[in-house]
Amino acid sequence: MTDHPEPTPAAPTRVERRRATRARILAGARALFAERGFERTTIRAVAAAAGVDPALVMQHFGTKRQLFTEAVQATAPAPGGSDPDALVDQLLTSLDIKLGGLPDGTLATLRSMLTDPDAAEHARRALGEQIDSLAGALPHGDDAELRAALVVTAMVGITIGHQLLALPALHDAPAERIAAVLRPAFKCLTQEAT
Amino acid sequence: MTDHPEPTPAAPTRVERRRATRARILAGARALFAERGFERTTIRAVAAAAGVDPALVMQHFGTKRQLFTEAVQATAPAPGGSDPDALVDQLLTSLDIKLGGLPDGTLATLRSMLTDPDAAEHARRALGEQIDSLAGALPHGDDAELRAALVVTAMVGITIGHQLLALPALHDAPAERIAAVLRPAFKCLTQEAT
DNA sequence: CCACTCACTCAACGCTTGTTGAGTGAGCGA
DNA sequence: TCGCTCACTCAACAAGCGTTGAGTGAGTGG
Repeated sequence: MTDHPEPTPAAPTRVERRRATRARILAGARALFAERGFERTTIRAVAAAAGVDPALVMQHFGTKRQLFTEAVQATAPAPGGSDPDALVDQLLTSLDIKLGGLPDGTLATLRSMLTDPDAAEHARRALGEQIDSLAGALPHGDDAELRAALVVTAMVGITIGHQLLALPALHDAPAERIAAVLRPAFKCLTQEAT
Repeated sequence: MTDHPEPTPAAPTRVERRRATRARILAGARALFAERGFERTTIRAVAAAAGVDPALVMQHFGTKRQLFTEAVQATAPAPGGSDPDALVDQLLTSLDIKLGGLPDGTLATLRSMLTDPDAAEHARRALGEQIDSLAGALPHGDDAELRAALVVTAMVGITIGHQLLALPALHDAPAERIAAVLRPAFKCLTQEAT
């Protein structure tokens, strides 16, 4: 009875193993970058998290910067749609996501954007997209972009306070209650002034 | 004609010189911490900014951490008062300050709070005070503290977007316009729900 | 005027970091 | 089965960091 070459689990080819290792490194890097930021995360720690030699990380990504860049490249889709009211609810839902399990890549960008120039640029681009997309769906007016920017940055601040700083006043409140309190204020912001 | 001992400018005593040097170091440290954050700021850079040997910085402050701690210890006074409407205006005025020349100490805390545990603790404490103070002045209700926290963190996010990330949409807008757009939304947040 | 204080510098330490080049052994193709 | 590929490890490097202990010389106090 000879074993069939590919019936069940056993034989990961060499390329597959390489891909799996690379993915494991990337996942560990994302988690560590999200938790400690760019500077405090060492290549050695990433390698240890993946059960691998530090040199292998370099062989895969060339540079710590490149590793970071690839780790955070998974931008959330910008909110679309045309109805302002639905848009507010959409924003609050995405806030719900933000207050819960924000993906590690986004968390890493958020954490490093104030101290790392590259992360700052990445954040600028991502937030800019969100702002433009929201501004396009707002009632037209000169200050649509300003209003959109204020909504988005306000949400960034709330997320930071809740998720990264863990302010008691925010952390103890259930997400739906936060959304309920925020809804009228956001509606107010998304309507043009008289 | 013998010189009088203390008539005019000429004679800084040894203690005065020491104090002046210490102040110069502290000022340089504040500026660098505000610009680069805790990690990216080196003792050597602080010493160079003060025109001094790195060892002297250690002699004055003992530790990089201690230097940082003393550099950021100048908390802004929390807003007080009892009238909610006046309070909103007060907040917007302080936002005005925030959008303009935020003091280096505050900027340093803001920049490092996401990557440095000590800075995070400092920020938690300072923001907590602001939140409590604002909550006390809000119309009483179960969620006064939540509302206050949302207002304060939203302002933090706006400040970050404007000052540290320099988002074009925010940076190009005059401060008074931002305040005008924000006012109704903040009023909405500071009133209790029906 | 002299001896001492002390603000300040010099040179070096130990450590951690990102990064590199030489090796090694399991697995693939022929 | 042989020989080569290549995923991976080992050991080390150079640079930069915070930090330290021994000096040094201007300036103070008696």
